[in-house]
Amino acid sequence: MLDAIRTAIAEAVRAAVREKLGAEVDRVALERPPKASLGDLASPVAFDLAKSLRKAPRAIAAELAAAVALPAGVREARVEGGGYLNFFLDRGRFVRSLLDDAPAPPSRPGKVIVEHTNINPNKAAHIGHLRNAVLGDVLVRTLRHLGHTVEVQNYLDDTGVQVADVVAGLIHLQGVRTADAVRSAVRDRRLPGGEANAKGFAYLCWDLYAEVGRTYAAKPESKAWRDEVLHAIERGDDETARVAAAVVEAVASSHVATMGRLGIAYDLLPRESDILHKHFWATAFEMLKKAGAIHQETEGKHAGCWVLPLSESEEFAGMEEPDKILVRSNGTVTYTGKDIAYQLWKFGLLPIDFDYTPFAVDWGVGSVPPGEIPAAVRDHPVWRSGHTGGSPNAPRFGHGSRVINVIDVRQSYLQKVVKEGLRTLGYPAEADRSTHFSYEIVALSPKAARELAERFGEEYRLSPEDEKKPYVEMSGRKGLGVKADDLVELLLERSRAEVESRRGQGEDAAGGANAAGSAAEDARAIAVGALRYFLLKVGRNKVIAFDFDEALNFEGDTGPYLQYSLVRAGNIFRKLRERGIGDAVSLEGVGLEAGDWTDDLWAIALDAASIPDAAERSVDALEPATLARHAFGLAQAFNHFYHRQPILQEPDAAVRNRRIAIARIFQREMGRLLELLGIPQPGRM
RNA sequence: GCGCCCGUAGCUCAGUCCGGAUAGAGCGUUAGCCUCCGGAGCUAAAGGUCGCGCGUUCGAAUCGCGCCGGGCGCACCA
Repeated sequence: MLDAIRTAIAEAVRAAVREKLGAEVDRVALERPPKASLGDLASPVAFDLAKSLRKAPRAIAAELAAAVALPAGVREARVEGGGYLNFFLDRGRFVRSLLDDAPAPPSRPGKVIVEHTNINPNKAAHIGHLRNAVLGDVLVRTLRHLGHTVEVQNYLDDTGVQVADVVAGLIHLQGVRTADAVRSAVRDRRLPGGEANAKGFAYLCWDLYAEVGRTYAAKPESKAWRDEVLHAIERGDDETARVAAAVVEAVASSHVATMGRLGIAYDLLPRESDILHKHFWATAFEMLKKAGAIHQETEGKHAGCWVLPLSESEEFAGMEEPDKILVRSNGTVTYTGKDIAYQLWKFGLLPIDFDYTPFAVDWGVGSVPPGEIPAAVRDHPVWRSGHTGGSPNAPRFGHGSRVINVIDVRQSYLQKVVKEGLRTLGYPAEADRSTHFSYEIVALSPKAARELAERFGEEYRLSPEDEKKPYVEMSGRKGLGVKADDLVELLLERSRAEVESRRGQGEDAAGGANAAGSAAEDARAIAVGALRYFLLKVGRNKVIAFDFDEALNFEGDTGPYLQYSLVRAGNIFRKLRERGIGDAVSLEGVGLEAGDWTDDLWAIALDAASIPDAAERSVDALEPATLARHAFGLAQAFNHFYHRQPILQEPDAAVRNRRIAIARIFQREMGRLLELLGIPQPGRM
């Protein structure tokens, strides 16, 4: 709608420039003027032409304003400022067309594979993992909204050192030596030697992992545990391997539940062990050798290694050591090698595939109450990879036409190597369609760490040198970080308290008997909304120095502010029905002249109409924050309108109906926007 | 050393891709607004060498070059 008008105006301006001035312009930029009184769309085209035509911008703009053929829906073209050519839309006509729901965008060919979350399955998730998952999830929602088919993968590194370390700790520090013993610990929420932790097994592992780190430092000989476990996992045939599998099963479930309570769902959990057992790497290795993409070094410090030369690539020019080792001199494959194989599989370039089995999520394994998982997530089937006996009913996974990997900025170099690996192998098109969605980390300010120590215990106390830094990285190894479920619970405490205090005072004031949803459900919606918006509102390249007060704030530029605006719109329609005025939207005979639509009303219509544009831009730039900011602006416009233009008290039916129309448009479009952001809508606030 | 990111109001950030109108929010501070769709809200005030310098341009927070400060990468770790 808005898009069509923009295109038409640009065309008209181009034509006017050609006919009236005999000049050509390649791109007609149309921006939003700073104030509504200056118009709806502004073109600075006269400035561009001023030099070549040797005329004042204002004079050029005046000529164009007189000459330009106004497209349908545009009321006027006028000169503003120092030479802007500004366009005023036909407000009545525009609003009327907005009331008709726009058709869903056509579905697009191909499949986008988005990989996100990817938490090592050896401990509870922290708030940095939350940023990854929320960014990935909004990208997925937006892509789907725009008509793309999307497959969400959450990769499980079940054979890495992190899992090995926790397994070593279970065996050597806790005496948990069998898979059955692991399952008992999962069920009892306690390890044999220790106290129970109501938050569950992943929380126990969080502490255990830190303890293993301390043990390695204190007793160097204990470091041999890791290699023993790694070898056992690799062979995959003894009890240690089964212990590891049981750990991964339980921790992965708790991660899915933690993300699930935030509305995040997955289609497939590919496991690194299956990449090994299914010989993905061996196959990719042969392909790389056959293509001459890699070679074995015979001398120098890399003697015996298979390396991927990258000195040819522009991206890596100037690097001291532009070769990447994929196979170590002892014959084992590096992480990068496995990642290249995985990436090849995602594009359907490997001649082999996983087996697939449904992943039975144990929703109650962690600290998430079952009722907190939204039905849409709980009902969403999750599959995992396997290497034997797959289900015949499994969907077709992989075979993506585009791949987006949501991974923090510290892995940029590795992601580049993977991409160049595809190119060198002879798949330049796939390399171009491999995208690293990079984002900055969530760190702890010294202040947040101090609060953490006060809230959760002295083991979070920073060292004196860390105290001096602007912020410190969270570290699973040190056990330093804010756990995701802990933060959600703090948010829930706050939102429950708010909801209760509000309901206590004036139960009938706004709620009414038919208000949808329970207080508990509303509190959950508010907590989730606050958390998601907190992680989404800043640009992805910005380090978030975590602050409890900020994260727990519900006022101002926050998720609850957005939710509140929508709840208010809902209240208006409910009251209209209650008072018998009716909430039907009708613009029959209400006056659609420009003057009838005040700037307050108009701002909402324009903002709502630009949501598709914001969605498109947020995907193109891989920047969900633009969508979040757009939502905030729209909510602000609505709250402004709400205070100045009452609906129920308005005696003039025509005026009232115009306001109702705007409120309806806001309700529908803001609802849609919050859906894209994954921010739930409370029934009442 | 090389590469990437960040630097805008006391604090946290938009705006930088694609140069344009008086650089905007939120928090905090100060002063107001509930007989009226619930104040998780609204109105207003104070608060800015857009890190610094040079350049390009009619015009620079935005583009280029050079600095300064901070963070992160550049493993036979993942």
